[in-house]
Amino acid sequence: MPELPEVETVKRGLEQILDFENSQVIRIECSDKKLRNQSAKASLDQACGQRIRGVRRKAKYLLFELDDWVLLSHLGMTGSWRIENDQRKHDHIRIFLSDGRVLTYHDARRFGMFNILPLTQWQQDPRIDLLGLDPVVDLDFNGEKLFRMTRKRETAIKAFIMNQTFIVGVGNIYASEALFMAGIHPNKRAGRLTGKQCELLATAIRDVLDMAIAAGGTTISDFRQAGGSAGYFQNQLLVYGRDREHCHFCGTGVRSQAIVGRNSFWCPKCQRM
DNA sequence: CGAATCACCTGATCGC
DNA sequence: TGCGATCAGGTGATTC
Repeated sequence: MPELPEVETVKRGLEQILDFENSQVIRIECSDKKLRNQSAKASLDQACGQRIRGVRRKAKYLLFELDDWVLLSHLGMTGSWRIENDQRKHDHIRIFLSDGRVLTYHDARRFGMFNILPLTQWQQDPRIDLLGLDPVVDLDFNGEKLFRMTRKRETAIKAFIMNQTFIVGVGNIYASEALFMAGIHPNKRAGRLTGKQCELLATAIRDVLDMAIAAGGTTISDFRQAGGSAGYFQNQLLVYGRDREHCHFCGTGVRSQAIVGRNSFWCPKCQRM
C-alpha cells in the first residue's frame, strides 16, 4: 500500500492531529497477533511516561520521536495509523495518550513493523542505515547520480528503482508511473540507460512523488490518511491499473505484465527498450 | 557478490 | 449463495 507519498501524507496528518506539547504515552496495548517485525511488549513499555516530541519520515518508515526513544513504524502493505478510541478488527497496537486519545495502528495483513530504538542509535539500525537517496528531500539526487548507480546493473530498471538501497520511496505504483513519464520501458536493463534517460527518469521520479504528495497519496483500496480520508492521486495515474486502456499520449493500448514478480504497466509505443 | 524467487498474512474479486 | 484460485501498495530470507 504505502509508498513514499502515502507515508508522507500520514506523517503530515499525524503532525496536525497530535498535541506534541501535552501528549505523553500512558501505556501501550498490543493484540495477540504480532506484526512481521515487532518489539516485545516489555521493550515497548519503555515508551511509557515519555512525550511524543515529533513525527518524522525516513524513506517509507515513520518515526515517533520520544524523549529517549524512537518508535519505528513501517506500514507494510496495509498498515495505517489513526486517532480513535474505538477498536476495530485488525487493530494491533494502541498507544494511550495523556490527553485521553488513542493512537491506533491497523494492519490486516500484518506485513508492517513496529520497533522501539534508543533515540541516539536508531540511525544505526541496518534498515535505516542501508537506505539510498530520498528523491524528495535529498537535493543531490539527480540524473548523474542515477547514471553512476546503474552502471553494470543487469536487473530491469523497474526493479532497480524499487530497490530501497539505491533510491527510497518508489514502490510498484510510482515505478510504473515514473518510467512512463520518462519514456523508458520498465524491462530495460538498468545499466543500459543513457545519461539523458537517467536525467529524465530522476526528474520523473521526483515529480511523480511530489505530485502524489500534493494529492494526498493514492487510494487503490484501503489507504487512508491519518484523518481518515482517501487520497486522490489514483485519479491522475497514467498507466498503473490501466491495462488495455488507451495511453493518454498516443492512444495505444497500455500493456501489463509481471516484471521481477510485480505487475507492471507501460505503453508499448511511448516507452522504449 | 548480484539477481530472482519465495515467504510472510488477510481480504477482495472473479469465474464457475 | 458458495467455493477455490488469484491478486494486492513491501521487505527480508533463501536460492541460484
